This record gives sequence, C-alpha cells and structure tokens, in this order.
Amino acid sequence: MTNKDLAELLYPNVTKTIEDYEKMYPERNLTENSMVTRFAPSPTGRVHMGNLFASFIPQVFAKQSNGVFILRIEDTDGKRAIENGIELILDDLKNYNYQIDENPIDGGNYGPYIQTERKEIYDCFAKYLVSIGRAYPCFCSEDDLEEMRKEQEEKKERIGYYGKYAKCRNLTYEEVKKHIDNGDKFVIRLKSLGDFNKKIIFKDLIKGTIELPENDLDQVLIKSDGIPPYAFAHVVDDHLMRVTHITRDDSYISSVPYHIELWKAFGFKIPKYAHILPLCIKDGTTIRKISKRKDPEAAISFYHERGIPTEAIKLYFATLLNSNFEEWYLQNQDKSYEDFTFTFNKMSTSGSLFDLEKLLNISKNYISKLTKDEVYDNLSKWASIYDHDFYDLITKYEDYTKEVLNIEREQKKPRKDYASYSDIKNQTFYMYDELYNPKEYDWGNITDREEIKKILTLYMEKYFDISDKDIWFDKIKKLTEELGYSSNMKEYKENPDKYKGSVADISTVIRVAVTSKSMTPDLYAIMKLLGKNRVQKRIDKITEK
RNA sequence: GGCCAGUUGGUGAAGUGGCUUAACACACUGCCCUUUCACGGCAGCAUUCAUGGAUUCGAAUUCCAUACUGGUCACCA
Repeated sequence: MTNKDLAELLYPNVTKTIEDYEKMYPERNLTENSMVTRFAPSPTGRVHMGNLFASFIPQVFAKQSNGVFILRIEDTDGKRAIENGIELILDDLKNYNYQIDENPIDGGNYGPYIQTERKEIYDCFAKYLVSIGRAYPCFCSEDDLEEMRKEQEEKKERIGYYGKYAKCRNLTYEEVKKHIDNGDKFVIRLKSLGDFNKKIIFKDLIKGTIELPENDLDQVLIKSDGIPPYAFAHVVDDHLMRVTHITRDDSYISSVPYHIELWKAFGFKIPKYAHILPLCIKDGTTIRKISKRKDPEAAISFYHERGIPTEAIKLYFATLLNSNFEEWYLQNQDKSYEDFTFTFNKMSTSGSLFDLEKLLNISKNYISKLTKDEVYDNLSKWASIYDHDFYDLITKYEDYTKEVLNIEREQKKPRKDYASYSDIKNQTFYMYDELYNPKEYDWGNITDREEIKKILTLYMEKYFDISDKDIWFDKIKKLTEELGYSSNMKEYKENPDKYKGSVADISTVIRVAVTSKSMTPDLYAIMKLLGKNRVQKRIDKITEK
C-alpha cells in the first residue's frame, strides 16, 4: 500500500488538489515591490494597544508600497473566541482609518478570511502531505503523550514527539485502517526530516541573520477536531492569499525552523518574515510586554475616553516604528506620516517602552496645528460620547466655541494647551457662564481686598476698552500709572522699590476677576469674546462684596 | 534546564572600527523673551555605551567569557 492509499483512507471526501486552489487564488497582479501583508489576530476581544501597534505595521507597509493589507481571523482555537469578536476588531481598526483591503466582513478575492471557514482547504493540503509521505496519522492519546513526556524528563532528554518517540510514524496501512474502522480519534503529524544538531540559517527582516537548530519534531498539522493549529494554517493561508511579508510577534521566532520545513515540504516560495518586538510597559522595576488584562492603559478605550486623537496615536506608533521618523516629521510638519517611507531595518530589535508622557506631547503638538473648525469637530465628536453636558453647550454656542478654541491658534506658533479633547473643558470653563461659578480666586501679588476693588472699579469706570488690542493695553497702562504702579516692566525690575507694583500685577487682578485664574491665554482675546456686559458682571461680583 | 535574542542618561533612541570629549526627541533644571501662563530662543543634564578579558595604532561598534532581562520549548495563537 502506498502513501496515496493512506491519503485516500484518511481523506476520502477531499477531491480538490492544491493545483485547484492555486488556480482559484492566482498570483496577484501587483508591481514587483508591492507588499501583501496581513494582520491575523484571534477574536478574543477588543483590540488593545499591542494589537493596534502590531496591525499598524503591516498596514503601513502595504499602503506605502501600493500593496494589499489583509485582516485574517485566526479562530482555530475555539475555546478563546468570543462573540462578535470579528466585528469588534474590524470596528476598532477602522476607527483608526486603517485601510483594510480584504477582511472577513467586506470580503475579497482570496477568502474566506476566517480560518474555521477554510477547513476543506486545510484538509486538501494535509492530504497532499500524507500522499507524498511527509505526514501521517497519529493515534496517541493525551495519556500516551504525558507518559512520553515524563520519560523524557527522567532521562533528561528533549521533550517532544520526535525520532524514536514518534511511535505512530511507522504505522502500517493495516494498523491505520484498523484504528479508522474503530473510529479512533487521530491527529495528522508532520514527518520531520530535520536534524536537531544541524543549524538552519534564515534572514529576518528586522533581526537580521539568525541561526537556529533545525526542527525535528513531528508537529501536529491537523488536530483531532479536524482544525489545524496556527503553524500549518498560516502556511496554507499566507501562501494562498499570496502574502509576501509576514509581520508577527517576535515570540514566533523560535518556531521559524518548523515553519520553514513546512514551506519546503510543499515546495512553496517562502515569504519574508519580519518579527516585531512587542510594546512594553514598566511594571514597578521590571519591563514586560504590555498586557490587556493587567494594564488599563493597554485598552484603547482608555485613549478614547481621554479624547486623545487617533492621529496622534498613529504618529506615536510611527516614531516607535522607525527612529528616524521623528526627526523627519519635525522638518516636515505639514506632511502626514503616510508620506514617510518606513523600512524594516530601521525597526528596533528590542521592545519599546510605551510612554504616555511622550504620546501626550505628540498629541499636544498635533492638536495645536489643527484649525479651529477641525478642533471643534473632533471635540464635538468626542463630547457627544463622553461629555453630554459639554456637548450640549458647545453645540448651542457653536460659533462662539470655535472662537474660544481659536484663541492664539491658526498662527505661526500656536498655543499647545490641549493634549486631549478632555482637557478643553477644564481650560475654557470660564468662557461659559453656564460653567463659570468661581468659589475662589487665585489672586497674585495684590491680596488686599480694598486695593483690588479700587483697581477694578477705576478700570471699568475710566479705562475699559476692547476695541483694539493696543488701545486695550494702553489703557491698562494708564490705569497702572494713575494708581502709582509701574507700566514699564524693565524699569520696574530695575527699581522695584520705587513703585507699589507693576502692570503685571494690575493685569493679573483684571485677569483673575474675569476668569478666576491667574494663568490664562491672551486676556484681550478672552475679554473681547466675553464682551463688556459679561466682564462687567463678573467684576461687579467682586467689587460689590 | 535546552535553544534564541537583547543590554547606550529618568524615557524613546542614533550609532555597523577613527568625523563621537555619543545625534535627535520627551521629561527635568536654569536663563532670555514676555501684562500671566503657554509658545519660542539659549544653556545644562551619559567623560561613557551591563561587567571582565582579548584583537587593534585606535572599539559603543569585532571576538570570548560572565551577569542580568525577555522570548520559546502544547492537539494556544
């Protein structure tokens, strides 16, 4: 009996051949440098920062090379899948404007994109390996394997199903048939030709040349439930989907020799591998891979709630991805990260620490460069979900809010007050009567109540003028002089004893009376927007007390 | 335990044998600008690249050993 007969015995219903599938999924018609990449998560929940970063990479490379980016769902482990897992992942990725050319929901010509829907394809490929003598059925039970493991541990030998421990490797056709007729469960295993004492050398796009021992383990190709584990599935899928560049977590690196053996067994062209380092986080003194369960800041909802722009997060990813990006971006402020050419060899070979501080800084710069309309739109989108009261307020006063947001914006050196949209309310509350209800005033140098009243009363009676910024400040200077303060800061600093105080003190009093805060953006812009009546009311509140 | 990788300031890092008395950015500190704050400008912040040894006229960069960190050794991905 031949291997072909064995293949027929195991897979009597598989009639298609690999050639049939190759015809169904032909080579893609792309230019030579175009990359076909993919992100292949398990549907175990919402995307977190680690995933988002991991998917950013293949997406960027596909896009910048006019290639194809695929989302494939690896749900071969039924135990871990959750309901709606696929929709949630796709939603999250689309929220970041990732261009996903092929995915389970919108489809594509190289699907299905869900592994459990590809069972008949895997069967065909497994049947092929059996038919050429590179795979065989294994009827060992979990107990058998456990026993084997114990023996290996005792003898201090390598653990695994290989060499003399691969009991089912030499089963005869008759023995197999007896098991099958019996209805015994089985897995399909690779008949490995590797030698653990020999080395295999391969080139990783990020880590460079790596030398590892060959695989000699008869790994499981098809589980007893008929579904393949990751390794076999990814080879079949990436080949049929014509993936050119496999980006994946660096923890796979030690199984590359096995994967290469698989590619070679089929005789397929091996795609390029790029093993990426995970995002890390500092946990006390140790640095470890970011974890969905332990780290609240790993959840992307954390950033959404705070109102950190998705663009800022992508900019941060870009700086982590290629260390030379940051400098380039600094010199090309008007450009998008998509105009930058990312390369694999500029990627870090050690895990990068996720730094919220840095993210916030990038976000601050990003928001500062937006126009008032853009900020307003983003703010309103954010507030409509996370702050309904504020949303109602800014919607009611849309044009006014835009002007508030425009204070010292849309100029060469815009203010960088907001790192996130949730910062805005706390920093602009005094621009809204509905939010302005000061309990305390943060007075500066002048604390004498009567003096404050005197300054404010005189100001409103004689010097208030918001027709023009220069005039406005000239009047404040006049007020300053009339009260015996210095209107010239240089002079005041040279002879502070000659005066009661300076124009800075007077300005502060007005500023605090109007906003309750001693630190604000341009006071003139604030007063201009508030208008005389509201300024008068706020000042009355203090002078009348 | 076997195998693999990594180790440059508080942080992300540049750096591939002389241009490095280690770039750039974040953070921090000080000064300047300034009606406050912010912005901006300037300056400071690793004499040293985990440790020890070797090669070399010359090493963060090459080699060897040690230490530490991470990964991996499933019918999980």
